[in-house]
Amino acid sequence: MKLATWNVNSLKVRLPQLIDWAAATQPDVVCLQETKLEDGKFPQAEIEAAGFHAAFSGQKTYNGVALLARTAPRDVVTSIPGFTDEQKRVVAATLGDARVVCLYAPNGQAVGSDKYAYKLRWYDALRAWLADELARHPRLAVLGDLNIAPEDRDVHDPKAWEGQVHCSAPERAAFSALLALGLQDAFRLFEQPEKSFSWWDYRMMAFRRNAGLRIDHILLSSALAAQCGACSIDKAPRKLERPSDHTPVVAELRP
DNA sequence: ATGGCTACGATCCGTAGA
Repeated sequence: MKLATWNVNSLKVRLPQLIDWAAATQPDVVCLQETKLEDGKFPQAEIEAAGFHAAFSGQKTYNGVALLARTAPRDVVTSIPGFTDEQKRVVAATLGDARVVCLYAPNGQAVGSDKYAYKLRWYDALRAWLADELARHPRLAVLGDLNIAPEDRDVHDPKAWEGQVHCSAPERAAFSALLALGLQDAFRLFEQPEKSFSWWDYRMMAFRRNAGLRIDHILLSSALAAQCGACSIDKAPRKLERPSDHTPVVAELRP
Protein backbone atom coordinates (compact mmCIF):
# COMPACT_ATOMS: atom_id res chain seq x y z
CA MET A 1 0.00 0.00 0.00
CA LYS A 2 1.35 3.37 -1.07
CA LEU A 3 0.53 6.55 0.87
CA ALA A 4 1.34 10.01 -0.43
CA THR A 5 1.03 13.65 0.55
CA TRP A 6 1.20 16.61 -1.81
CA ASN A 7 0.53 20.29 -1.31
CA VAL A 8 -0.71 21.07 -4.83
CA ASN A 9 -1.11 24.86 -4.35
CA SER A 10 -4.44 24.99 -6.23
CA LEU A 11 -6.07 21.72 -7.26
CA LYS A 12 -7.66 23.51 -10.19
CA VAL A 13 -4.29 24.42 -11.67
CA ARG A 14 -2.56 21.17 -10.71
CA LEU A 15 -5.32 18.67 -11.55
CA PRO A 16 -3.70 17.50 -14.82
CA GLN A 17 -0.37 17.04 -13.04
CA LEU A 18 -2.08 15.12 -10.23
CA ILE A 19 -3.84 12.80 -12.67
CA ASP A 20 -0.60 12.10 -14.58
CA TRP A 21 1.39 11.65 -11.39
CA ALA A 22 -1.19 9.25 -9.91
CA ALA A 23 -1.21 7.19 -13.10
CA ALA A 24 2.59 6.91 -12.99
CA THR A 25 2.95 6.40 -9.23
CA GLN A 26 -0.18 4.36 -8.48
CA PRO A 27 -0.70 5.48 -4.89
CA ASP A 28 -3.49 3.94 -2.82
CA VAL A 29 -3.98 7.05 -0.69
CA VAL A 30 -3.19 10.67 -1.60
CA CYS A 31 -3.49 13.53 0.88
CA LEU A 32 -3.76 16.92 -0.83
CA GLN A 33 -3.34 20.37 0.66
CA GLU A 34 -4.05 23.90 -0.53
CA THR A 35 -6.78 22.74 -2.88
CA LYS A 36 -8.21 26.30 -2.74
CA LEU A 37 -11.62 25.05 -3.91
CA GLU A 38 -15.04 25.23 -2.39
CA ASP A 39 -16.53 21.76 -1.97
CA GLY A 40 -19.01 22.48 -4.76
CA LYS A 41 -16.12 22.98 -7.17
CA PHE A 42 -14.19 19.83 -6.22
CA PRO A 43 -13.33 17.88 -9.42
CA GLN A 44 -15.15 14.77 -8.27
CA ALA A 45 -15.67 13.29 -11.74
CA GLU A 46 -12.02 13.60 -12.76
CA ILE A 47 -10.82 12.15 -9.46
CA GLU A 48 -13.26 9.24 -9.77
CA ALA A 49 -12.14 8.65 -13.34
CA ALA A 50 -8.58 8.42 -12.02
CA GLY A 51 -9.75 5.61 -9.74
CA PHE A 52 -10.19 7.33 -6.38
CA HIS A 53 -12.88 7.94 -3.84
CA ALA A 54 -12.52 11.34 -2.22
CA ALA A 55 -13.24 13.05 1.08
CA PHE A 56 -12.57 16.78 1.12
CA SER A 57 -13.00 20.01 2.99
CA GLY A 58 -12.33 23.18 1.08
CA GLN A 59 -12.89 26.90 0.83
CA LYS A 60 -12.41 29.63 -1.73
CA THR A 61 -8.88 31.03 -2.33
CA TYR A 62 -7.13 29.63 0.75
CA ASN A 63 -6.37 26.31 2.45
CA GLY A 64 -8.47 23.25 1.64
CA VAL A 65 -7.60 19.55 1.99
CA ALA A 66 -8.62 16.33 0.27
CA LEU A 67 -8.11 12.65 0.91
CA LEU A 68 -8.11 10.41 -2.17
CA ALA A 69 -8.31 6.66 -1.71
CA ARG A 70 -8.87 3.49 -3.70
CA THR A 71 -11.39 2.32 -1.09
CA ALA A 72 -14.35 4.26 0.25
CA PRO A 73 -13.45 6.48 3.21
CA ARG A 74 -15.40 5.82 6.41
CA ASP A 75 -15.99 7.96 9.49
CA VAL A 76 -14.85 11.18 7.82
CA VAL A 77 -13.92 14.08 10.10
CA THR A 78 -13.12 17.57 8.77
CA SER A 79 -11.97 19.46 11.84
CA ILE A 80 -10.03 19.00 15.04
CA PRO A 81 -12.77 18.16 17.55
CA GLY A 82 -13.32 21.02 19.97
CA PHE A 83 -11.12 23.44 18.02
CA THR A 84 -13.25 26.04 16.31
CA ASP A 85 -11.64 27.09 13.05
CA GLU A 86 -12.95 28.74 9.89
CA GLN A 87 -9.89 27.52 8.01
CA LYS A 88 -10.20 24.16 6.26
CA ARG A 89 -7.07 22.30 7.23
CA VAL A 90 -8.15 18.81 8.28
CA VAL A 91 -9.70 15.73 6.74
CA ALA A 92 -9.46 12.30 8.36
CA ALA A 93 -10.98 8.97 7.43
CA THR A 94 -10.77 5.26 8.05
CA LEU A 95 -9.51 3.30 5.05
CA GLY A 96 -9.62 -0.44 5.46
CA ASP A 97 -8.03 -1.06 8.85
CA ALA A 98 -6.02 2.18 8.94
CA ARG A 99 -6.93 5.66 10.10
CA VAL A 100 -5.51 8.39 7.87
CA VAL A 101 -5.28 12.06 8.85
CA CYS A 102 -4.56 14.68 6.17
CA LEU A 103 -3.35 18.05 7.47
CA TYR A 104 -2.47 21.49 6.22
CA ALA A 105 -0.80 23.15 9.17
CA PRO A 106 -0.87 26.95 9.47
CA ASN A 107 2.12 28.72 7.97
CA GLY A 108 2.71 30.98 10.95
CA GLN A 109 3.96 33.92 8.84
CA ALA A 110 6.51 35.26 11.34
CA VAL A 111 7.57 34.40 14.86
CA GLY A 112 5.57 36.56 17.27
CA SER A 113 2.75 37.33 14.83
CA ASP A 114 -0.93 36.51 15.43
CA LYS A 115 -0.65 33.81 12.79
CA TYR A 116 2.28 32.28 14.63
CA ALA A 117 0.26 32.16 17.87
CA TYR A 118 -2.59 30.54 15.92
CA LYS A 119 -0.16 27.97 14.52
CA LEU A 120 1.01 26.98 18.02
CA ARG A 121 -2.60 26.85 19.30
CA TRP A 122 -3.53 24.69 16.33
CA TYR A 123 -0.66 22.32 17.10
CA ASP A 124 -1.72 22.09 20.75
CA ALA A 125 -5.21 21.06 19.71
CA LEU A 126 -3.81 18.68 17.09
CA ARG A 127 -1.61 16.90 19.63
CA ALA A 128 -4.53 16.36 22.00
CA TRP A 129 -6.69 15.04 19.17
CA LEU A 130 -4.02 12.71 17.77
CA ALA A 131 -3.42 11.28 21.24
CA ASP A 132 -7.09 10.32 21.18
CA GLU A 133 -6.96 9.01 17.63
CA LEU A 134 -3.93 6.84 18.45
CA ALA A 135 -5.72 5.36 21.44
CA ARG A 136 -8.66 4.49 19.20
CA HIS A 137 -6.71 3.53 16.07
CA PRO A 138 -3.34 1.81 16.61
CA ARG A 139 -2.91 1.81 12.83
CA LEU A 140 -2.66 5.58 12.34
CA ALA A 141 -1.01 7.58 9.55
CA VAL A 142 -0.71 11.36 9.66
CA LEU A 143 0.25 13.02 6.39
CA GLY A 144 0.47 16.58 5.25
CA ASP A 145 2.10 19.93 4.91
CA LEU A 146 3.06 20.39 8.55
CA ASN A 147 4.93 23.64 7.88
CA ILE A 148 7.73 22.70 10.27
CA ALA A 149 11.29 21.71 9.35
CA PRO A 150 11.95 19.40 12.31
CA GLU A 151 15.76 19.52 12.30
CA ASP A 152 18.59 21.59 10.87
CA ARG A 153 19.28 18.88 8.28
CA ASP A 154 15.79 19.61 6.92
CA VAL A 155 16.86 23.17 6.06
CA HIS A 156 19.11 24.26 3.17
CA ASP A 157 20.67 27.07 5.20
CA PRO A 158 20.14 26.41 8.91
CA LYS A 159 22.00 29.58 9.93
CA ALA A 160 19.80 31.84 7.83
CA TRP A 161 16.66 30.06 9.09
CA GLU A 162 17.70 29.80 12.74
CA GLY A 163 14.81 30.84 14.95
CA GLN A 164 12.69 31.77 11.93
CA VAL A 165 9.16 30.55 11.34
CA HIS A 166 9.12 26.83 10.37
CA CYS A 167 12.33 26.31 12.35
CA SER A 168 11.72 28.04 15.69
CA ALA A 169 12.11 26.08 18.92
CA PRO A 170 8.39 26.17 19.83
CA GLU A 171 7.46 24.82 16.38
CA ARG A 172 10.08 22.08 16.60
CA ALA A 173 8.81 21.25 20.07
CA ALA A 174 5.29 20.95 18.64
CA PHE A 175 6.60 18.51 16.02
CA SER A 176 8.51 16.51 18.66
CA ALA A 177 5.36 16.37 20.76
CA LEU A 178 3.64 14.49 17.92
CA LEU A 179 6.51 12.00 17.80
CA ALA A 180 6.28 11.66 21.59
CA LEU A 181 2.73 10.39 21.15
CA GLY A 182 4.22 7.36 19.43
CA LEU A 183 4.38 8.55 15.83
CA GLN A 184 7.48 8.15 13.69
CA ASP A 185 8.80 10.31 10.87
CA ALA A 186 8.61 7.78 8.02
CA PHE A 187 11.24 9.63 5.98
CA ARG A 188 13.82 9.20 8.73
CA LEU A 189 13.23 5.47 9.08
CA PHE A 190 15.54 5.12 6.08
CA GLU A 191 18.87 6.38 4.86
CA GLN A 192 18.21 9.46 2.72
CA PRO A 193 20.20 11.72 0.44
CA GLU A 194 21.64 14.77 2.18
CA LYS A 195 19.74 17.99 1.62
CA SER A 196 16.39 16.32 0.97
CA PHE A 197 13.59 18.89 0.82
CA SER A 198 9.90 18.94 -0.11
CA TRP A 199 9.38 22.68 -0.71
CA TRP A 200 11.33 25.30 -2.63
CA ASP A 201 10.45 28.98 -3.00
CA TYR A 202 9.26 29.92 -6.48
CA ARG A 203 11.68 32.85 -6.43
CA MET A 204 15.43 33.08 -6.75
CA MET A 205 15.68 29.84 -8.70
CA ALA A 206 15.42 28.12 -5.33
CA PHE A 207 14.69 24.70 -6.80
CA ARG A 208 17.73 24.83 -9.10
CA ARG A 209 19.88 25.82 -6.13
CA ASN A 210 18.13 23.18 -3.96
CA ALA A 211 17.41 25.97 -1.49
CA GLY A 212 14.48 24.22 0.19
CA LEU A 213 12.89 22.96 3.38
CA ARG A 214 11.50 19.56 4.36
CA ILE A 215 8.11 20.52 5.73
CA ASP A 216 5.82 17.88 4.19
CA HIS A 217 5.72 14.78 6.34
CA ILE A 218 4.37 11.28 6.81
CA LEU A 219 4.07 10.21 10.45
CA LEU A 220 3.26 6.59 11.24
CA SER A 221 2.19 4.84 14.42
CA SER A 222 4.46 1.99 15.54
CA ALA A 223 2.18 -0.61 13.99
CA LEU A 224 2.38 1.08 10.56
CA ALA A 225 6.06 2.06 10.90
CA ALA A 226 6.87 -1.63 11.38
CA GLN A 227 5.34 -2.26 7.95
CA CYS A 228 6.98 0.67 6.22
CA GLY A 229 9.44 -0.48 3.56
CA ALA A 230 10.31 2.84 1.95
CA CYS A 231 9.72 6.57 2.12
CA SER A 232 10.93 9.09 -0.42
CA ILE A 233 10.43 12.54 -1.85
CA ASP A 234 9.42 12.58 -5.51
CA LYS A 235 11.04 15.63 -7.07
CA ALA A 236 9.74 14.92 -10.59
CA PRO A 237 6.59 17.07 -10.38
CA ARG A 238 8.65 20.07 -9.24
CA LYS A 239 10.48 19.95 -12.58
CA LEU A 240 7.32 20.30 -14.69
CA GLU A 241 6.02 23.50 -16.25
CA ARG A 242 3.91 25.47 -13.77
CA PRO A 243 4.72 23.29 -10.76
CA SER A 244 3.46 23.45 -7.22
CA ASP A 245 6.13 24.83 -4.90
CA HIS A 246 5.79 21.56 -2.92
CA THR A 247 6.49 18.07 -4.20
CA PRO A 248 5.00 14.72 -3.15
CA VAL A 249 6.27 12.53 -0.32
CA VAL A 250 5.47 8.82 -0.64
CA ALA A 251 5.62 5.93 1.84
CA GLU A 252 5.17 2.26 1.07
CA LEU A 253 3.66 -0.15 3.56
CA ARG A 254 4.21 -3.89 3.26
CA PRO A 255 1.10 -6.05 3.51
C1' DA B 1 19.75 43.78 -1.58
C1' DT B 2 14.04 42.22 2.75
C1' DG B 3 13.06 41.72 -3.45
C1' DG B 4 13.09 38.15 -6.40
C1' DC B 5 7.30 33.87 -7.87
C1' DT B 6 2.59 32.08 -8.05
C1' DA B 7 -2.52 31.84 -7.25
C1' DC B 8 -6.48 34.22 -6.30
C1' DG B 9 -10.09 37.54 -6.43
C1' DA B 10 -10.44 41.64 -6.85
C1' DT B 11 -8.76 44.86 -10.42
C1' DC B 12 -4.90 46.83 -13.25
C1' DC B 13 -3.09 45.92 -6.93
C1' DG B 14 -3.39 43.50 -2.36
C1' DT B 15 -3.10 39.21 0.32
C1' DA B 16 -0.92 35.05 1.27
C1' DG B 17 2.18 31.56 0.95
C1' DA B 18 7.01 29.72 3.40
